[in-house]
Amino acid sequence: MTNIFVRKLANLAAFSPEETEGLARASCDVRQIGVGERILGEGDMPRVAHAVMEGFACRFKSLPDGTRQILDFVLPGDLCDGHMLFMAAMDHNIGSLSACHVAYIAHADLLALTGRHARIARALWWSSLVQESIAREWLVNLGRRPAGQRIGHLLCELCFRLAAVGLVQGQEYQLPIRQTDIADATGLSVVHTNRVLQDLRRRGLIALQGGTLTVESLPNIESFSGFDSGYLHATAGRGATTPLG
Amino acid sequence: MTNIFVRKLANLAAFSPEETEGLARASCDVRQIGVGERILGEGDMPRVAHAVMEGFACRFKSLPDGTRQILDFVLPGDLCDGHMLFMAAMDHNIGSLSACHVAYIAHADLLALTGRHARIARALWWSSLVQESIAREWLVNLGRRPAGQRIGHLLCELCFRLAAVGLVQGQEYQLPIRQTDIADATGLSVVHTNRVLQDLRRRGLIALQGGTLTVESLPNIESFSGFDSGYLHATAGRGATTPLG
DNA sequence: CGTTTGATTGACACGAGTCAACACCAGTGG
DNA sequence: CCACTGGTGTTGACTCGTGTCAATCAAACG
Repeated sequence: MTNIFVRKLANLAAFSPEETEGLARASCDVRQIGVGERILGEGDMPRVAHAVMEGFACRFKSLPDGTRQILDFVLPGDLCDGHMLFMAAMDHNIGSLSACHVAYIAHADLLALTGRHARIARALWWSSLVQESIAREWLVNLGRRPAGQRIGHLLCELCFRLAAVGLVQGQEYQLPIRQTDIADATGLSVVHTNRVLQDLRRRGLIALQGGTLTVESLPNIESFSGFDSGYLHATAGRGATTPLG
Repeated sequence: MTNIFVRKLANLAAFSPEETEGLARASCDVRQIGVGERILGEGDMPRVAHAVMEGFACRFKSLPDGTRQILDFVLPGDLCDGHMLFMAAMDHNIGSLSACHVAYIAHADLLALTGRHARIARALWWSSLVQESIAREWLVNLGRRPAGQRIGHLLCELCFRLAAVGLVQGQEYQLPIRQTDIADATGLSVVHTNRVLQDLRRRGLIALQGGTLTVESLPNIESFSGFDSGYLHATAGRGATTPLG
């Protein structure tokens, strides 16, 4: 029984028992984080790597006028600072959107593992490629899709990413974030986000109540939103491409 | 006298003569590309690396409805596919916006250089970090800035990036792209882009004629656009932080 | 010269933002 | 046990930024 960080990486490479064991041992220092806390701030040069094990976090930048743009969601199993292994300062922030469990992984351990096990290095490499690919898809989302498709697309992405780590049960997943957060991720206002969500419900595409999001029909919301899961590069080898059913 | 690809990387690390020489030799196979041609397409697994030596190219994705979102400009000195050294397929396209000179660099040469010279590996690593940072800033741009600041911000970014490779003379630089391209990069319509550009001219922030962009006052347009060059990580060591004057 | 590509205008429609009020719920403390 | 609170979701009315459509203009070009 390994943790979710290991399970996520295991999607990207066929680890040996020793590799699995090494990753699990490196990520066993887990700490609790409250809602809305800062995990990493601009300018930080973290001395350990941070992996979210439970709850939702996000990358974000704040603007002088107080608005915030969320750049990516950091989901269970994701690293907050995969690239920071080598001397570099954060140019954005990481904050928790819900209560979180965060694993603190010593850089030395991670470097030792990547040095010794090419498969681990490759899995980390791959996951950073995926992260960049997600950023590019978000650019398309913000630049060229209207509000409804924008939010729909985001919800599809979360469905696939959460399914990859076993966090989708049947048709639903936990979405422990506020409408403000969806607004800040999609570049919309809260009010409009609220109306668009209602519209998506009225269309029978989703249900959203008490932090649980239900996907009524994945194909429907995918085609409505122009979502194509290819950019998530889920199959770094084998693996299913559809999260539901 | 080394080429612009080498000069750009030299901003990021203090190369020895041998390293400079190696990079220059690896990037000497330069080919001509016409306007609007595709350099790399989705799904490609390039067998060589591509560096733009002259002219403007861009990363982009096309949507089913025919619209296009530009994800990044590939300027002289930039690699099109820095990450593709290791087995991976392109998930977006690279196209030329103007006539270009593109260097074809054998993967083997580049790998040999990075293996032998840590400084080269670090410079390439750093430039890929910067590229990611640019993508994040673009997310802020598309998500949270109104049209005027959005375009202004883009023009500031181009000014700094071009200045870093010596392509800004005095107050001006060559901008060999169409308004359509600016529109596709900023998520606006061409018509509105045109009106916003006129507004920026009327405000005395820029002049734009015949492919030459003149920055009337860098501090003015920076503060107007909310631009802060920090995200470009220009100083991977030493180096000025302001491009003009 | 026609043709073409890109820049520019005007009129109009509509998506999305803003402001302000209200509803709902969980927690808290008197 | 109940008023009070703060956070979040929901509404309505109104404004405004941006998109769309269509026409015109200017420069480049064979």
